[in-house]
Amino acid sequence: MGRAPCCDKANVKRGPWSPEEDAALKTYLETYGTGGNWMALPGKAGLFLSLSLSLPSFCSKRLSCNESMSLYLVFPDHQGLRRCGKSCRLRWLNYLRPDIKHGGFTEEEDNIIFTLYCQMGSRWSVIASKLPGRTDNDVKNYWNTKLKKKLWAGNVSDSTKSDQSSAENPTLVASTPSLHCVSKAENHSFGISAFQAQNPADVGSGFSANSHSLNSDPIQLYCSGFMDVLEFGSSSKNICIVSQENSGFSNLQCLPVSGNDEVEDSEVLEDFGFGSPYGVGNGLCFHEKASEAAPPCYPNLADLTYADMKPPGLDQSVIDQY
DNA sequence: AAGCCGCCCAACCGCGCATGA
DNA sequence: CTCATGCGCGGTTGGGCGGCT
Repeated sequence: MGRAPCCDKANVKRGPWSPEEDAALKTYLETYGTGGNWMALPGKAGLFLSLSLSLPSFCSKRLSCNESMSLYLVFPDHQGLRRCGKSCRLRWLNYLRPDIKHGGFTEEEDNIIFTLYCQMGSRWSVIASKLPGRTDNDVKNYWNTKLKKKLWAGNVSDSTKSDQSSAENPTLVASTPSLHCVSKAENHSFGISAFQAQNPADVGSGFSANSHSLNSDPIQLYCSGFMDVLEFGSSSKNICIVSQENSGFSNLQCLPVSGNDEVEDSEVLEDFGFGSPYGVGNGLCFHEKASEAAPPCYPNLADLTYADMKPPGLDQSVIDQY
């Protein structure tokens, strides 16, 4: 059995807001605030604005959404906000608030969004809270329509190169055109960034997805690629290397190393886990600048260190940096 | 000029959590 | 403690608009 709807859909208006409705909502909210009860707001706002009723005791009364709507039955001439309280809240938060910025995301904002997405995934409200004037809806839409594509464009160009690498070393390379794991013995010259697991036990054992389940989302590939692909040995330190050849972030190396940092022959790391877009292993310590692994369209990531990147669980102090 | 197509974004939907009775 | 209700969030939808043929 599903949850009952918050209000009677038949009695509320839906769809785009008219300028009159916007004005009514804005005027009411700027005058009285929400009163801590969005559900009661439409009916109250309508009475205050259309009928010029202002009763202090009524103002503080909590009403359900349907009670709020029933005010329209009591006052049939009332032409105020015949809207669901939830809809009013959304309209105010996403559009009418005075401090809202619309459109025109800056590159700096791009970087912040990208970085925070890597840290915490689609926590749009948290990401938006770090971007003054931006709403979660704005950020979400921007990500889905522009930013993702922007990054994808940077990734695709390098895929053929990776394919070639795969062909050269079929036993060591996972079956993905854009990411692969190789042993250090390949001796490639990468512009690399590396991170180490301080304690392999901290990393957890949940990184077991299959290469055939690779997510085509370039962001997930990028963000989770150097986090989820590893299977850490029980005694060795491990390094994952993300290369940045030319325009892409296509090559990923994962190699466990011995305690004295001497590289050993590594096992093939072909168990790729891209289930989580933000599956940063707990306890990972990032040493290098994120920019070294970042797609070139995000040069300002240089300002953000891997040490800033935290797993879900969300250390608030990290989020607060932005 | 008209029709089609794809993109963008405002708005909706439903779920999980918090809170109060 | 339980239940009902509201809030907040993330995912999804669909209408409008601009570009292309």
